[in-house]
Amino acid sequence: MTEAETVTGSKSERAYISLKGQIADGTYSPGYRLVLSKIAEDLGVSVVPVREAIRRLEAEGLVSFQRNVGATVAGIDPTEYLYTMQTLSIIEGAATALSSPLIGPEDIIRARAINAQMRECLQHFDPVRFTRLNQDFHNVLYENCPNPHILDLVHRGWARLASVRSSTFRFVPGRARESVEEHEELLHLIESRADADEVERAARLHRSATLDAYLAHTGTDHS
Amino acid sequence: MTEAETVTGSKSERAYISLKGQIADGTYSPGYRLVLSKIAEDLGVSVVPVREAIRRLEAEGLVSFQRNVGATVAGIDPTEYLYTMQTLSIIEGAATALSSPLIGPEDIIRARAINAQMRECLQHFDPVRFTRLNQDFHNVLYENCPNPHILDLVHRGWARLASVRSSTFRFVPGRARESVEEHEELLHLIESRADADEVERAARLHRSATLDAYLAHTGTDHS
DNA sequence: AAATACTAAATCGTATACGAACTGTAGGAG
DNA sequence: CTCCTACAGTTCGTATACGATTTAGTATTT
Repeated sequence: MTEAETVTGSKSERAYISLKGQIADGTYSPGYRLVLSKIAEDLGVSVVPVREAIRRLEAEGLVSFQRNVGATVAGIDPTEYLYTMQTLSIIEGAATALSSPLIGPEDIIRARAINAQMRECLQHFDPVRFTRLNQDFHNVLYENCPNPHILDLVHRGWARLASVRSSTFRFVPGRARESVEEHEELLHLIESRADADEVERAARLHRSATLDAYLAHTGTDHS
Repeated sequence: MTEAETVTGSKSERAYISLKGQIADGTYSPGYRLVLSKIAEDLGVSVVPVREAIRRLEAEGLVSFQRNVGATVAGIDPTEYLYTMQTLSIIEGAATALSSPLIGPEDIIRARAINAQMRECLQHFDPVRFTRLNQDFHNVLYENCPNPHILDLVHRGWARLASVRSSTFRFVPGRARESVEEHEELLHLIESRADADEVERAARLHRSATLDAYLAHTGTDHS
């Protein structure tokens, strides 16, 4: 140890974090063959910790694994994508509904500020920032969620989509405008202490509509 | 190799299955300290595959892990239990709703048969079989679920509760009777091709009511 | 030319060994 | 009596080595 690198966590932990990040940022895109020995070498560790990391990622659905063959970054075909988004809309709807009674005025203010920035992105046409802000907006609504499992499922769902988001998930201009309006409506509902069921329905529909718009835009057939 | 044991899967796979089973059937109850070397010896393998198995179980939330300390079967305190059941009611509601359009007459017949058996269990007071049948009943409703992620989440949720179910999850006599009636109502809804939202609401309420009854019965305060 | 059998390279799977970190206990100082 | 320190035992963490399996390429046969 030449330097006292205060790196927290074990090597398998770091391998896990690193791989997850590289999958998320597109370094390893879907279908990429994850060769244990190669990754181990890249990370400067041996293969055992890498195997563990991959097992965890497998359990999370981020990589698929085949005995004696190897691991590949889990691809997302259109059907997979549809199912994941559908699941996410359900989970996010629930997360928003559960959080809504706990959302305070200051949270609303933060959310409105984010939404305002999203409006600006529409004018300056900045899809990348728009997508980021959209994520932030919903995070504000979730962060008060009292049920940690729900929150965990939301994050896992997005982690699963992380790799595909950067490459194929583009916002649909027309839909983006609608989306911002729906955000306002959602905030109104929450502010007025609407029924949890109503909030849930609105939040879920908001996500579903985005998905539908995306599908229509890309021409995928949505049965 | 004295005998040609045609065991499918790798040793880590078997360790995973085995551990999961032993957690589910109560051999390892919550809080149990999972010592790698001991488990490895019990299973007749070395520690490396056991570590992998435990990593996977950790990612599924069945065991909790602490660096350089060890793994223990994830305990379920009342709060944890509440959150898990709440999550399950949401997921199961969605699963039922998504499946409902695809449930055919023969499925309905099977479900009715199971429900009839549940009625018998009420008369002969057989809580264990009742609980099993209840699971079967809902499985019939799910098995047509077109979204594999939702189905996966249902199974994971139950796996998480598996250990606690056998020891503390007892049916509440009064509630059990109600539950059977609600099953009939649920089948009616599905048969009459009710709106998916309506089915979802009914299925979710069914689960929530069971949880509430359980909480009231055990005296836990449910805010 | 197509199909099959064989060989070699690549890669995974796991046992073993050793080092690192944590835990609990015994002994001594205050 | 309490607190701190030293030490030993336990258990985890990972590197390495070697066997097992798959894959791909080549040669041979029909």
